[in-house]
Amino acid sequence: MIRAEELYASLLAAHGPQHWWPAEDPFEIITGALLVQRTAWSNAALAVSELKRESLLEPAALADADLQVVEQTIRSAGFFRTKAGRLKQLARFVMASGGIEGLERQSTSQLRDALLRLNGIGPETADTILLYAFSRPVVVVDEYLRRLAERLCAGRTGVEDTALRRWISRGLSDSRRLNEMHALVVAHGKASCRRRPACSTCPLRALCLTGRSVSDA
DNA sequence: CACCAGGGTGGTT
DNA sequence: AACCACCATGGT
Repeated sequence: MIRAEELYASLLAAHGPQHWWPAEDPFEIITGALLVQRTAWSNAALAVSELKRESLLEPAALADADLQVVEQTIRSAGFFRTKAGRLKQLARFVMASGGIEGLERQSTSQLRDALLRLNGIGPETADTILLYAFSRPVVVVDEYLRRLAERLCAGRTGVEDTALRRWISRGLSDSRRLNEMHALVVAHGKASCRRRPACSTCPLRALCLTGRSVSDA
C-alpha cells in the first residue's frame, strides 16, 4: 500500500516545487480559480492581469462593473461570456459575505457549502479556493489525481473521490503540502502519457509496480 | 488541420 | 447514475 507521503516525495523529486499562488491576494486567487477552468493557465493569467489593469480585481469594483466590459477584459481566458457573469456573481457573493475577512471567519465546511451554491463553482473549484485562497487543509480531487490513482492501483477503476480524499489526507494533513501536492499532480498529469499502463519513462514507475489499492483500509 | 488546457451546467437516456 | 453538447480563446 502506497502512502500519500511517498507519492508526494516522488512527485516532488521528479518535477520540483511548483509554487502555485504563493500567498497573494485572496480575491485574486479566487478570480484566477474561476478563470482557469478548462483553460491553460497562461491564458487565465493574462485575463487576471487585464482585470488588474482595469482596476476590477477587487470585489466592489467587479460587482458594479458593466458585464460587457468584464467580458472583453477576460476574453483571453475563453468561455468569456459564461465566466464574466460568474465572476460578477462571485464578487457580489464576497461583498454580501462581509468581504474576504468575513469569509475567513467561516468554517471550512460552511464556506465550501456556500461556494458550491454559486453557479459555476463545482467541487474542484470550491476546494481550490479553500486551499489556495484560504489555506484550508483540503484535498483537491481532479481528473489527473483519479488517473494517477488508477495507475497506482494497477488499473483498478471507479475509486470514489471520498476514498481518494481519505488516502491523501492520511499522509498529508497540512495545507502547505496539500497545496504543493495538487500542483504536483497536475504537473505530472501533463508531463506523463495518458495510456493505461504508465509508460516506461514515467518517474512513478517504481510506485506503479509495487502499488496495490488506494481504497483498502 | 486537430487537439488540448489547473470544469461546470443543463438536458437526455 | 451515466453520458452528452456546450461554452471559446490561444498555444502546439
